[in-house]
Amino acid sequence: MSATLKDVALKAGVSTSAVSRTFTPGASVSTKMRTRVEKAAEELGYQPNFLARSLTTRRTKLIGLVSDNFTNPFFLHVFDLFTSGLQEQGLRPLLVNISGQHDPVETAQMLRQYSVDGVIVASSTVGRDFVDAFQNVKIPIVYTFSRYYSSPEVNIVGIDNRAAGEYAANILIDRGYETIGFMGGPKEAISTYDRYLGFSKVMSEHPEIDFSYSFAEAYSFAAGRKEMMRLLEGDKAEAYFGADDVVSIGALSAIEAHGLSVPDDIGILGLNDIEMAGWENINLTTIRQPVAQIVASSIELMASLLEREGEQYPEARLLPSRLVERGTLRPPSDI
Amino acid sequence: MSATLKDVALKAGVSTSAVSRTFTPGASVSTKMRTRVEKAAEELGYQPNFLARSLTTRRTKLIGLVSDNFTNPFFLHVFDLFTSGLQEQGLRPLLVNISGQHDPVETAQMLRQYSVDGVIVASSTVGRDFVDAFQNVKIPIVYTFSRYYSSPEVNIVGIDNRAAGEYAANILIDRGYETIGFMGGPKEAISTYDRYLGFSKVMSEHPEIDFSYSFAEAYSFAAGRKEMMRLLEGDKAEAYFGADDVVSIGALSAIEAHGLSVPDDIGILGLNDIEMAGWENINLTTIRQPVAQIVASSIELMASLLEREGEQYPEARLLPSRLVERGTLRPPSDI
DNA sequence: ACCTTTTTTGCAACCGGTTGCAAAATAATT
DNA sequence: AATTATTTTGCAACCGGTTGCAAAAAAGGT
Repeated sequence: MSATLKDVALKAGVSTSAVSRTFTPGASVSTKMRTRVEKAAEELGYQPNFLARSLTTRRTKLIGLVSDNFTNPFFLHVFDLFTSGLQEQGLRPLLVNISGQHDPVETAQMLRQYSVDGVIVASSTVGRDFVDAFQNVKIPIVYTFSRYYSSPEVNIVGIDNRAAGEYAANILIDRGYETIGFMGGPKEAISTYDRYLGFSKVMSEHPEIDFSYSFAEAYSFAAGRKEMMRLLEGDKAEAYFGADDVVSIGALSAIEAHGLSVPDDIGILGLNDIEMAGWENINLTTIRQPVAQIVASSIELMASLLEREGEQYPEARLLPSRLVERGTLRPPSDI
Repeated sequence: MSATLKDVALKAGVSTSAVSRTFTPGASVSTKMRTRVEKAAEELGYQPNFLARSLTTRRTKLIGLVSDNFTNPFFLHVFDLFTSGLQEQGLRPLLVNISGQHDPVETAQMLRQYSVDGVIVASSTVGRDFVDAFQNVKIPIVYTFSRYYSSPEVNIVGIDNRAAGEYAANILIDRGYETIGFMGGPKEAISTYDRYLGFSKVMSEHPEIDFSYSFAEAYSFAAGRKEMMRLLEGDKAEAYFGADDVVSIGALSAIEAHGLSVPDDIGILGLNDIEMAGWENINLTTIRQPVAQIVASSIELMASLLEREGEQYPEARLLPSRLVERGTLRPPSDI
């Protein structure tokens, strides 16, 4: 097998501690010793074993990256940013897929068994039971792309979904739409729920507007399409807040299939601003989540948690979302 | 910190070996001992430390999952299947993102430092230098979604890209197209290159057909659109083999922007059959890669490599791809 | 009840490293 | 040159487990 500490020590004729110190940044070694050890290590192709080291240092640099969202292309981008960002910090993402039915407790135990230094949960739909299970094992956790308003004591990074819901509602009202619908993702999703909360609050302040709401079965194209198909059978609204881009794009397809045109016959407002929303054959007006910022901030927060050994109070970092004007909503009615 | 072997042994009043054995499947322990230990473990909330264990067993159950493709939604599906499939086998994917410029040697060393049991490379564009670097550290490797015809001694699972290129060419010829174009992904991509090889081979056997080819800059919507825009400025062909769905969908958008209709004015054939290809507003005729099979077979192959401790000769598992008829190609010309 | 065979258990060494502590070596001071 | 302060090094214990081996216990045979 590959060379170990002992092999190097033997070859260099020094103690194992010396070798260990050469590979430990900031340890006390003379330059003479260092070059000597390095030479032997070089010749043997020695690389310290990170996991053996972790036994004493109690740092594996492994970060559990757990998600249940492997269908929404938005999350591919999220994974891209997370993995490259973590790698830059010398951290290693252990990807955990909890879609399908997984036991929260088992997942938490698994992460403990692998001694991950921390856990980042990247999902807008992960259930409360997972939050609780993770809370029990004492590992630093950061939740992203989700938001419990009735928050347990956890770290959160993301947009303020409730505020985004309010923002969306005001946008549609400003455009002069008089019948407005909220078309959410799955009812169980926290993100959708919070967006609904904000949206309906504003609507309740505007009794003159005919407000309705419904939920797609999943954060997917097919579900969005299906739900919009259903809506178009009945009294359709003038505009819908799709609450997610993929769902909205599915809805657009349904509208097209009905021979209706956007934004003349019906307006659609998405949320996320995935790459596809900008494709010229889609051109979805949407509210952008600052994904890169959210991810960067999450990693930064995780790094500081690791530093301070969990001494820190949990915090919520909420970032602003903003409208990206494209072609699926009519312009603001000028007063 | 959390309970260790020793704590449990102490509490149960037995040796540490006994405790270790209760948690080692197939070890010799009496039922009396087992229940006694389990009770103590239960009370202390003990879970064996996987990494410490790996020190002696030489198995971490970590699998490096390395990819450089974080923009093509096709790969989100691939990651979904890989992560859940690996988890089912009790294996843990350490996700490594090598997009951006990463040093192959460093990446290989990193994987060795984390003592991964094996590496799965999921990418159609990963360079030969990575293949070589991984080859040097003695870790079982499986390459998926890629294919070197001038193959080094490595394990490969995927479709036969050259055969798929031939298949595509024959499909277009059967439809009676007389000017045909190959529009590949990036020139550097192995997959695109092999597809081109097969495609052009068939074309060279049909001198009556006006054959041309070009390459998009990346496996992305924007690149496909841009390339098709460029092609439409000149003497466009009657049909194109897009060599990737996302690229093809980009091309469709360019065609639409030019006011041309599909399949009447121009035919497009994709490859992959990503979910989006089936969306009713896209409806792309495409050649399907059997993704689920490829992933399952890769995992199975990896599992058997781990079993046999690398005694196995490298093998190539090539799976069949097949046409999915939709709306972007005209029907076969009946003779 | 006694001897033999089989199963269960504990001891102690080991996996590949790190680290507190004291001894040894080097540098600084007088 | 002798004394003191500082840096470097090795010893040995430890991180949390596993495992070969021999002793102890249990089971089987007569």
